Amino acid sequence: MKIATFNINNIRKRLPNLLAWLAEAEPDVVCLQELKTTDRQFPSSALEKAGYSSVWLGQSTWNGVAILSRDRAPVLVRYGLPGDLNDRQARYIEAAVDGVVICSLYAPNGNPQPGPKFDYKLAWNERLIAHAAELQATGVPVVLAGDFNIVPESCDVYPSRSYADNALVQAEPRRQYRSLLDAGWTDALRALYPEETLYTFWDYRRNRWQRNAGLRLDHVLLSGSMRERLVSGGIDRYVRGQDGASDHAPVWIDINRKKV
DNA sequence: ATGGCAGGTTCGACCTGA
Repeated sequence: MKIATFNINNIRKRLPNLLAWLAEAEPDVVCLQELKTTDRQFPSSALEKAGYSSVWLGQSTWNGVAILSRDRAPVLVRYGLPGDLNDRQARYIEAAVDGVVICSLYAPNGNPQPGPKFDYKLAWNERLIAHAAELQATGVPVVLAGDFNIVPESCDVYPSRSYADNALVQAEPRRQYRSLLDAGWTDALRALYPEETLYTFWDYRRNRWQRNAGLRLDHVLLSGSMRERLVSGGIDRYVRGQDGASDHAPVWIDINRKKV
């Protein structure tokens, strides 16, 4: 069962790129972020034609998350991250596919820091940590996938000082990410490639793709019962180099259908 | 220290993203 996450950065603008990658990569499940489209404008019929059923949570202009599933429809579990009824930003959706709970998340960027946006980032991450603990406690297999907007360690950003003041690399969000790992979640790509340089995002500006000046922001976390089912994984870097590409590349894992 | 790219909306000078 191949599960992928892809910050698409506007699904309508990049629909041809998305469809080409789906045809090439043939993932079974896809978590999408930054749809940047309203619910009404989500291209569900084009995705159906490509063989994927979807659940989505859209928002005008910003944010937006979705879960796609091939052959079988994803069963919606929840819209939105619990813990703040006043939070209207479309950053979280949860669905069940083939006995696995799939969470597609788009965590706040948090820039500039310090400031209200950084405060929102930290508060949102705390809600994620609390909800992840509840999911973990059920014992159900869970995959938390998406754009966490956190560079976990200094090896996950190209050598540079340009990001030193950036919200993505600050100690507090890094502690929050590490607390998820300490609570039993497995960073799938880092587990598969402990020593490799892994980037999933390259800014459009300053030739950062051409220079491979990247960051690792998109992560796939596995609950305890999923860890032993992990077979392989990777980053489809080539997608970032194509015409009209998102500034993120897809990240994917392959897991055994049944418990080993 | 700044701005660089890409796209959005308030249709054109702003904003966000990371």
